[in-house]
Amino acid sequence: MSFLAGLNDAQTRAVDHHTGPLLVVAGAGSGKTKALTHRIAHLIGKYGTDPHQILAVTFTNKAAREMKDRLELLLVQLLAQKQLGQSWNTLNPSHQGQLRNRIYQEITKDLWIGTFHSLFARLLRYDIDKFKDEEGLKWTRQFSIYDETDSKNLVKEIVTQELQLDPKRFEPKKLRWAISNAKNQGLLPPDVEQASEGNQNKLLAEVYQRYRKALAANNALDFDDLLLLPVQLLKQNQDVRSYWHNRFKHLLVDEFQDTNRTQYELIKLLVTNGDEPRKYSNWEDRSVFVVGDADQSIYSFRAADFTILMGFQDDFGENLQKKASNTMVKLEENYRSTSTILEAANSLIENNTERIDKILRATRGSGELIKLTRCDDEIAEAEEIVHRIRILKSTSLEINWGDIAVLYRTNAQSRAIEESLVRWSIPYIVVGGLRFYDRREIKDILAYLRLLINPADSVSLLRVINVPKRGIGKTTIQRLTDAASQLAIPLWDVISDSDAVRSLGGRSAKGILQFYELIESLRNKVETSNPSELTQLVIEKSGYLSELITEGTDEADERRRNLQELINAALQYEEESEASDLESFLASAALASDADNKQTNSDKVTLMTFHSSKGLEFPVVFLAGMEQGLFPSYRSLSNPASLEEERRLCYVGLTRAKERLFLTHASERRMWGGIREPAIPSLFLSEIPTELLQGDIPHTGGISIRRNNNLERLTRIDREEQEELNNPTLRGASNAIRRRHNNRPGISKSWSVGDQVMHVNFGKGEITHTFGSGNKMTIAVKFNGMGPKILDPRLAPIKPIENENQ
DNA sequence: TATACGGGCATTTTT
DNA sequence: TGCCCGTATA
Repeated sequence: MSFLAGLNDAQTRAVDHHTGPLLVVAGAGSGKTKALTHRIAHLIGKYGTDPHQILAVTFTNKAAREMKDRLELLLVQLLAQKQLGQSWNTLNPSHQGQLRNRIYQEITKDLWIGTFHSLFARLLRYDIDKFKDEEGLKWTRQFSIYDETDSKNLVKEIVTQELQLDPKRFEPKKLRWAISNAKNQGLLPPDVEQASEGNQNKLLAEVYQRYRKALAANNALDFDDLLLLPVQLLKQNQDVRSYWHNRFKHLLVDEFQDTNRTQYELIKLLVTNGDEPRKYSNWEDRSVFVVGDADQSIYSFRAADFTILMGFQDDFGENLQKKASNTMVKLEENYRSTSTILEAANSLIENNTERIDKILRATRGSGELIKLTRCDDEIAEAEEIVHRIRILKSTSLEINWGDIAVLYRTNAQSRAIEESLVRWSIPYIVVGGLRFYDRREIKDILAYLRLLINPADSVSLLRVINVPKRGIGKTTIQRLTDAASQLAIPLWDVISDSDAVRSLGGRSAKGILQFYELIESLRNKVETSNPSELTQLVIEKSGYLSELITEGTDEADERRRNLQELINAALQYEEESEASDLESFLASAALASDADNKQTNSDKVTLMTFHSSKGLEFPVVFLAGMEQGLFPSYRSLSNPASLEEERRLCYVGLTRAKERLFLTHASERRMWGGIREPAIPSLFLSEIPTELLQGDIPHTGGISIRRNNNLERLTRIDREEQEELNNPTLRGASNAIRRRHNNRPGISKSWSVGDQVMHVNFGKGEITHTFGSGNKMTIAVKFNGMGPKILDPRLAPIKPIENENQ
């Protein structure tokens, strides 16, 4: 038995690649996970690589878990064959369990498989105390990991308290985003300041600097630091760098197209020990194996950069004796989808200019046509989807609820669909949205736990000091924090000074002393108890549980159930992982995503965003909300690069489907505040060849952003009408006739980009984009003091304002 | 110190 | 529309 059996030529070349760099360009559904798992098994089984020397990076925790599972299965099959001369399936279950446990103990336990964030958090737990920032900032192994909310609050505090600025003018959220962006590109505060002369950057650098200091004071890191600090550490400390370089001989990176600069820096540091990659030549016992598909790069908003993938061969190629073609393998055979679905995806993605040429070749039959439906509004759309689901379920016995996925651009779209599913009693789960670990009660308990191991963590301390209520109010807290900042010591040190606390007097002093004793007594148990026991202790001793019991409402009961679930999560963590200390459990909680919790075997319809669907596949897929301004999103319309990213996102959506694909769009959608926005079909729909579609083919033939040119518009309409008349079965000629009437000069005014308009409610505004043409035309208008609005010029209460200059 | 109320604002996408 | 945050009031 060999791990190369059952692979195609390209897959074999990838898996059998031993040392040196290799880029695997792997199209959707081309078996890249197979290539990755087989490669690891092959390295261990054939080349005798020590599992301890392998580092594999996946995009989600769930993918990591699955990879480990599949790998175990492969290895256990080999073991059964070698040792017992028997195939795995024929062994009895207890025997199977035994072998599996052996594989776990001897091999998979030692593998480092995980996301960039979890792997490098792990690395930091070993070596962070060897790091000292240029500013002298330091952290310890007990560091806390702050989530997005914690980070944002910290930035807010800096803006309002330290710098005394108006948070409306200097939005913490935007500043936090800018800092994150800088970190993901490997920039430090001085780099940001130098980036340009403007005051904007000066302020950003100032906030960034203070933020970093504040994190260090709390002995805390944000998500981005989990990547940036290791880069700094590996650059700074040669011993540390050499250690990890020698330790990890074989690196594998999945979803390489969504790697950012900082992550790439980490890979390079580990692989070449700090040498220039092009000049690096000690490849005899090591490899770097990256797998990705530039067409599926969908995370540039968090600084992912697919040009890293496109430049990989160039970066690593020069000094190799082998030809550059030996540093790339393309997997283009698709085993997932019908040829109809693939053709649609291929046609769509060809509209992008920045790509590595690659086409997915079908290995399956053509299957059914893609069904396209226009609906009146988002409620009708939801009903349509659920209606289709019910028909499918009742006519095809082989389809289970779990085979069906509904994908959409924004989380908010799930609501209407959920309501319809509930109405028809169809089981479903929503992936994404509110994470389990983001629930209030969970965050509270986790904050207690963080405080136990990291006393410097004032953010966590402040979160729980009066939860449940201990009579410690705002004024008292202000006094304590003032004292801490004046003395430049952690808040905890102020609280532990009982004399100082007593001087505060009365009620609040009592509360603080009580809190102090609670934390101290729990802290004494950290060494001797495991995470689940500690979680339970915190829930009980803090008074959190009794408060919920007293409350007795449905909501309180729900919270109690969630807390129970948290204890279960800790138990599960202890079972599954090698290191079961509290620090690691908290790290895994901080880095878990909602998608990680999704159970693959539950028989429920899955609802999620296009982004969350990456890497998954379903026999039946619905893509909802295929409308201009929603998907592609409004913000991408003015920027060609973002539009291409939206198109890639659409490509990802289409290629999730194995058998059947349904696309829906609404003619009107209630966005927020109950305002109904007219909606026109997505540009992407027009990029799918009509012969692959069935149903309400859009009239617009090709909506694109352009300056509104009358001549072009007219010729366009003529062509559309012609098509329409040639194809009466699909949508009847009456539309065309009606349109001709509506399109009389005088009724349909011409609107162009740059025109000034007056709106009854919003006031004066300027047209920034026009979409579509004729009576299907929509315009985007930017009004003073508010975001852009998409309006139907025939319905909206607007008047043109004559331009004085003309 | 805790709560109730109302104004203002929000929707991309996530480790 | 519903959620979050700040302010008024017991």
